[in-house]
Amino acid sequence: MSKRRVTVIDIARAAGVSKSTVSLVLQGSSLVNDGTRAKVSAVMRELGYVYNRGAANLRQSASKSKIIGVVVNDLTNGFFAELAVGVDMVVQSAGFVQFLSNTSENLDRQREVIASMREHGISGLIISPARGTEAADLKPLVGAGIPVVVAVRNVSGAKASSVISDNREGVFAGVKHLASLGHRRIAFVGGFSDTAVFAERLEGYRDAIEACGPPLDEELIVSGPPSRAGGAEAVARVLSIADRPTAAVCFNDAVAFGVCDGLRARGLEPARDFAVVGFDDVIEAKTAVPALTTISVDPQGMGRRAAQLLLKQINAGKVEPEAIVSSVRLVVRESCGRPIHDTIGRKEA
Amino acid sequence: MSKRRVTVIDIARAAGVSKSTVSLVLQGSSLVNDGTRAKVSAVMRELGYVYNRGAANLRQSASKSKIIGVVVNDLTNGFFAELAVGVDMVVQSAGFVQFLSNTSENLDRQREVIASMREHGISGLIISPARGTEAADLKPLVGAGIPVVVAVRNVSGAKASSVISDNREGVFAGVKHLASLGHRRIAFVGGFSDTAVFAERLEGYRDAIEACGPPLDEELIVSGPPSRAGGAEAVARVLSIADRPTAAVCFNDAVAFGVCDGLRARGLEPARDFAVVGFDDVIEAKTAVPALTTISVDPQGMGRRAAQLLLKQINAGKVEPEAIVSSVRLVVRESCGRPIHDTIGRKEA
DNA sequence: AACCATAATTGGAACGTTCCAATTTGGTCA
DNA sequence: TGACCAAATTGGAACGTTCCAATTATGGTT
Repeated sequence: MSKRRVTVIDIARAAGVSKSTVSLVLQGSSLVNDGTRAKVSAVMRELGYVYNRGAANLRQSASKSKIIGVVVNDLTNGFFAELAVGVDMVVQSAGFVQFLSNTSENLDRQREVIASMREHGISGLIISPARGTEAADLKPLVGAGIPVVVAVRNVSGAKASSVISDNREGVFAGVKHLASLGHRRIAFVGGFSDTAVFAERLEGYRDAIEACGPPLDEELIVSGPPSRAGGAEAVARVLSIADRPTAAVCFNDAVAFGVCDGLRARGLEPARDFAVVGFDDVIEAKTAVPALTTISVDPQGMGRRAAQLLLKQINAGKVEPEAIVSSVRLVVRESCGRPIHDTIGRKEA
Repeated sequence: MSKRRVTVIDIARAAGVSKSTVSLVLQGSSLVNDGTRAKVSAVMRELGYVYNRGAANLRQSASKSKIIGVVVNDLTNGFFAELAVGVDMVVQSAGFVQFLSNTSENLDRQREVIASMREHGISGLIISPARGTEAADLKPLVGAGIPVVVAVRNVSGAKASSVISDNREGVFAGVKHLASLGHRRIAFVGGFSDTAVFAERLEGYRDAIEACGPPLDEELIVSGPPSRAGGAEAVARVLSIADRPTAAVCFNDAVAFGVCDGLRARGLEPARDFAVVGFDDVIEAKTAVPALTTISVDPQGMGRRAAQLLLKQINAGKVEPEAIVSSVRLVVRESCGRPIHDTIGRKEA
């Protein structure tokens, strides 16, 4: 077991050069003669040399660690897994490696994870923050000049870049779609009203309702947990509203599925009796029955963009916060059924 | 921007002790006086000290890097995402941090990723190998005495530990369930026949068929891509078999969903006209229509077990390969319908 | 032959920590 | 008092790399 690590000095000795030359080869410097380079490379292969990044980081500026931290609030959720995959794609091909951790929406864990990553000398961080994350949580990083990109959920007041989807525009499009099918009483269902994402989506709802004519009725805004169970529970309240709505735009797909559950539990068939629009376009949206009309946000693309932005900042050496809003797209499937006819009656298309 | 890093020496100077003492505090040594410890800790907080693990690793044995490598063949797949989450849970609470990378079933990428992790000095590796991974791919790690745990898919010949699910037993239970519902012609559908997992599941099929009576008919084994599309395509072949089968055990849930698609495309209703059993129990299995009867394997639990095993080996300092087979459980839902009646006829339960 | 520019190589210090062996401190005992 | 002990502290070498300044080799000009 006396297997000592093979170091740059061993290589130097075996190749008959100095350690400095070996180091230059390692860095692909053009200063070294081609013949020398070849010999050194050969010796490295032969002795099974493995580069010690830790030692290198000690000497170089910390931003060259080639480690990107990625923290995600819920990896179990397909949406965030896709995000991580998108990040990994660009990070890997840039020769970086990804430190990924899951916080499960736990702020304490998130703090620990960030601290740990700092100790390991990450050159940048991409974070989809846990609920309740504050600017102070990111402060140590940005204070140390480490680039940070916040994804999906914004953290107000943070001096960091962000990549979020166009929440306002997405819900706007969903409402307009419902309106074009003839719906006049459209509810907005699910989501915690104290989050930034909720505020943005609600803004889209308000703007669209205003733009489409029907008067805005605050009663039609029914908040609740952004989960399947939350949706099922919320729809009960929706159906008890006087002048009952005929359609709903949901906070996300999970809520939308819950709404469908709740409708069926009350003898109503989604699509036929009540139109439903989701948000996110999770994988199940396509295969559910009825297939869900929803707003597609391409999480993998967001991950890629976030990573590109981060790498740009790392290479630039200076942090110039930038906010990217990722465009979204309405995907029409089956959950809104066919156009409805109002009392005036109109020709079918 | 002249923000020099705060080092252990700065702390020492400010606290009026030597750097050695500070180091001892850092390591929670009992050698240092409580008063001293308190003062040093206070100064560290005050100056905003952050530990430099890179420097520490340089000095200590490599196995103390507190980094665990995790490589996964497809993070997009909920199964593997759950696995990674399970690993992260135990790894995090042991004070380690997780290097996670996605290979997308690409062997070259897998090699790169493993090499990169080695350079970073991981103290252990958990890998769900890409298709076609050979023992040689893991050799450098195990050769260097770095503990490796192979998960989900086995790599034959590798001198590494493994955590795989009980594939044989799972399919065995699925077939027996179908037989108990009265099915006599049961197909085995999907999966590439050159993989170890396929071989194990097929063995369960063979054993169960034998144990249950009906003669084994090789024609009923229909292999193919382990995906939804593969399942849809395979079911066509299944339905064209003379003396048509009435049920199928599928290689995994994706194939099972594909089989359902294919059945419907031919005017057959899954559950009612043809019984389907999956394998994996992915999240959608519960909510699909019909809800899928399948073999549950608890990927998160596997991840946890894999991580525990790895940590044990890291702490032990010696690699004593160990093979864990994770037990599985048949989850009966709706996709097998009700018992069928053979020509003899029998009383309903 | 002396000089210079360029290309290639090199020794040594530095990075921030840990660990070993050595030293200091303060108390106890003969 | 001096010898001894345990507890607490310490200086310096070491880890494997990079970087700087310095050196040597190579060939071309005057």
